[in-house]
Amino acid sequence: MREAHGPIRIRHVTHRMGIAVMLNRLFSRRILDSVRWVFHKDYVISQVGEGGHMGCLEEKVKTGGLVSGAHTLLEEMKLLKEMQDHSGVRKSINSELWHACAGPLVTLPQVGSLVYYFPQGHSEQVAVSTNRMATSQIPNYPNLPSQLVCQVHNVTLHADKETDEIYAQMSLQPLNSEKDVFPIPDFGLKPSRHPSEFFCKTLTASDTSTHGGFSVPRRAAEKLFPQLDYSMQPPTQELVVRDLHDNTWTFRHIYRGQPKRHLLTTGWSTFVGAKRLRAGDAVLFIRDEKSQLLLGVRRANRQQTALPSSVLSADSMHIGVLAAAAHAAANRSPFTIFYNPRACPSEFVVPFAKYRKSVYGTQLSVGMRFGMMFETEESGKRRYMGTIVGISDLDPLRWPCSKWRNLQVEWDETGCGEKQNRVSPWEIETPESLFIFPSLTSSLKRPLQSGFLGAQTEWENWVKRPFIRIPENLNGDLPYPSTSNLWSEQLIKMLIKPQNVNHLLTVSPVQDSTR
Amino acid sequence: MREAHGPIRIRHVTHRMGIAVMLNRLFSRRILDSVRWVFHKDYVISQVGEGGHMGCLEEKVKTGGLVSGAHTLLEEMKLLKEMQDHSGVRKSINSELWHACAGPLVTLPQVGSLVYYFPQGHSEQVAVSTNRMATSQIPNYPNLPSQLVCQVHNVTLHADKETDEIYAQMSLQPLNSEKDVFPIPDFGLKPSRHPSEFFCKTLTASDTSTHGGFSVPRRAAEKLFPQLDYSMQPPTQELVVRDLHDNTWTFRHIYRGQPKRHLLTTGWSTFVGAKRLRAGDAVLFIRDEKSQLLLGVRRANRQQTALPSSVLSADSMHIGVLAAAAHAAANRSPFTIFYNPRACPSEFVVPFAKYRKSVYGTQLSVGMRFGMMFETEESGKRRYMGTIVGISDLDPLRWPCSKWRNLQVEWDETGCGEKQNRVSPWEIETPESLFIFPSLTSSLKRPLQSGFLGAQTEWENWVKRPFIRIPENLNGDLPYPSTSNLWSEQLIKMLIKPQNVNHLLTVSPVQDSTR
DNA sequence: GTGTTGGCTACCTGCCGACAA
DNA sequence: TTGTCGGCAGGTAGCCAACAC
Repeated sequence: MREAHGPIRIRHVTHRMGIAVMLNRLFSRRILDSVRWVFHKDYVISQVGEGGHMGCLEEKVKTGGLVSGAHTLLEEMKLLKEMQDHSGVRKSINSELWHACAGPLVTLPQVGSLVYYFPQGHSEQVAVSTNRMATSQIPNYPNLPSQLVCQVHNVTLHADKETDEIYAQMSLQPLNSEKDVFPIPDFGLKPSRHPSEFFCKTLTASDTSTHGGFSVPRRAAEKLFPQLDYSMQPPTQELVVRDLHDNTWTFRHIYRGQPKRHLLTTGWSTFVGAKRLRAGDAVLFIRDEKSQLLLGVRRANRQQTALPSSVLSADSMHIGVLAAAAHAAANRSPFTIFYNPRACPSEFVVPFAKYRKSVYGTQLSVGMRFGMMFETEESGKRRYMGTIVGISDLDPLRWPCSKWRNLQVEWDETGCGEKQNRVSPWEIETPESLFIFPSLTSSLKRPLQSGFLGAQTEWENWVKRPFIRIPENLNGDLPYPSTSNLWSEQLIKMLIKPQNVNHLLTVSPVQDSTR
Repeated sequence: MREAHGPIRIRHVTHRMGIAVMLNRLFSRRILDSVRWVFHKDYVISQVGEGGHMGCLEEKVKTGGLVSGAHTLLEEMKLLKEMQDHSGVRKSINSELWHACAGPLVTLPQVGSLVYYFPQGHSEQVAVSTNRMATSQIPNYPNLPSQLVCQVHNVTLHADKETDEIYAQMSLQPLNSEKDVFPIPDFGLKPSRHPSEFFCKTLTASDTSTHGGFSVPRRAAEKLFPQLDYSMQPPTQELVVRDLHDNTWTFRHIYRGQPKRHLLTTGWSTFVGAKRLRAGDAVLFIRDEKSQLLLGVRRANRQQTALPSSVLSADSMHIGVLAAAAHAAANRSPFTIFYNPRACPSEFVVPFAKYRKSVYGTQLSVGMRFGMMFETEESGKRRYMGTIVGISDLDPLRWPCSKWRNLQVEWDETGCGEKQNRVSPWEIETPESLFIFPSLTSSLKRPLQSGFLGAQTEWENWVKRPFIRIPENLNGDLPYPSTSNLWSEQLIKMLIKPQNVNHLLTVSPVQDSTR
């Protein structure tokens, strides 16, 4: 694996392959030793024909070349990023709009931060998308652990051109020890932020029929749309709105009828037709920092019938996911994944601190009460309560001792049949976690600027912090009214069964048993 | 790998997983020794919940169980097939319609026959579909040869629900030697047959506009549609036609205008809208054995812009393809692939005899003239002529000594810029192959009924056959007029450059150097 | 023989307030 | 506050033959 050290000169890079290849080499070799790799600056971007020259770069890298102009790795990476941006292949998607579509519970990891990656969860996403579970045709990867500590090298936001379905692409770099952590500059991707100026409406039959327009909820119109000139008869304006792909849509916004109401008329049906919206689908509007209106689409679950790709069999997809991770883990080279928040049953890239806290910071046991957040109909959050009824491996043969969905649970409310009866430790809130780590979400949003060591210190601070804080503002960013005002005493009462109070009070600083 | 032998009792099989799992186990273990596996007949089909019991079958198989009722493997496989058919998950697609959509040059291998599988070609299909070549992030699979002899275990025809794009799913079983060949009963899938009652028309602007209907070419209407009652004023009838998904469409067929012509009016625009057809796309009609009308769609190339899947990164897809094949090859277990004839640059599952003949039966050299079939605009065949200008590895690093596209060629006609400048030996016709193997297509259609040994014998017969036949009827099944009447002398003159005549006449029986 | 166009309905799209939940 | 409906224009879908090429 180790190759001759020395400066590298890269001349021929395909426009498309270039960045991935170079990053790949950068990271896979950087880790092995701390040599500073030097690249030649004046990349020659050229398109090679026919795919027949796949080995060229490889060859050049192996043979090495001259150096003129020394740059640090960081500078080189910035250059690469510029290449990427100027290539114009894809415009970046508005982050707030993406998050609005993703829903209030979805946060993406920061570039440079550490995460746990769960192949099992990734495989589940494939299973949902292809409608086929992993079968026994899929080989075991004995060297692939059930979780992989990775550093996040890249996160890009995407939306399907056809359906507007949102997803994220991430490049993950498996790590073996803290020495592997590399300070990655923030290339400008902002932390996950959920927009505050936001509304979401599930479309009615009238909204989607050809008979009329769109009935705008009064609050939404008053909060988001530019103020109408009510001296007009009737008050009217033209709204120009952009979607995820930066297409513009113009709607006539009018305030009329008896009683008066806000409507979108001209232009609306074109939009509905183009996006193929049906009653039950939802549209959402947000206002960005420049006060421009953006809109997104969330399709009803029924439409996510997950057309099986005609490209790859479901088996090959499962294998692809596992083999890619296994190869990356063995070589400590980065690999690329897609994360589909709305299709995926639960996130399989978990922030480092969130995982550690849940696994080492809490004593979970059968009978314990917990709470867990779910998204409501209209894109709000709601907490459901339940009890842990078992702790066991989800798949003891393939993934023994995995924490992935190792908690069997029962929900308090009936009619939670559609909810998972297995959850992962980091998904739930327990009395302990609430006391010790009052404000999980806001902590996690802080970027891990100084890398692994910093994180470790921070983590230990949290764990060993001797005092107990009462949680505040766990409602998150959404301005929506929710049940979260019953936080503090009332919630904690719900969480604590009498027999557990004792246990709660005797909670002791937890030892980190991994090292 | 080897596990305890003995009868197996299977009780819990998910409706979906069951067949794949069982076939997997059947084949992966059958090869290792010739024990006859016995299954219990009264399968209990039950749906397991949540995917949490993936290991159940595995466990049961390992521990073994009681036996009541002994069946041969063949009988069990028939039973499995019945289960599959009665499951009603998907109706089988009409084979002739599928082949009509696939085009005249596409043939699928017979179930039970032997083929060469080329991972390189499969990877190319992925590259085309995802618009991304394989990058260096993709590991090498040193144990995966560039071609794999496989037995075909299953072939099913499919069509994308959204686009009607056709593709085939095949299950391939890698073989090590002829002893591995297993007589597989023909479960009723007919050999590839291209329909004779067929027409195909590229849609004009008028055909797809909202202004009118569809103008039916006279010959097509007279050959395919039920005869009109020309005593009516005007002659009219209602056509009921089925598409690939077995949806029915009704069109009003009328013969009117001045001059008189055949038109489809009422119902046509609904069809165009539903399939989202545009000028340049093609529709095709066939009449099946019951004289029922069927219709299919072929989209213009421009529309095959291959939307990148939001499920899996292109890298993971490439890895998935290679890892699946590598794993199957190592374990001699079956694996599943999708073959997209119209997206794919060339077929990567090549009939055994076709490959052997081209590689061992012909002396290819630089400067040699050859012919190669291409599909014409209107779904006919046409031969293009060219010259071999080089023989070299397409990808010497990853796939050294592969025959895949190892011929560099130049085409006689200018304006063949879009044609590949590399082809594989089995794709071309050379003077030798024409003399020795006059009627390639019809030979290949004969199923390899007696397996490997039979094939081998047949193959040797062909190779050693001492006489020369003049090729006849290479036009194929299509009733279309084509250039193929210039077969025999004229073609052979085209193929032979003067300096090659000598070579041609001295062609000697070729030794099979592989064993 | 067939692609496009102008002419001519008939229907459907889409804006409006009424009405009711 | 907002979902659906009847009423009513006006635009377009869609059938026809005329007219190229």
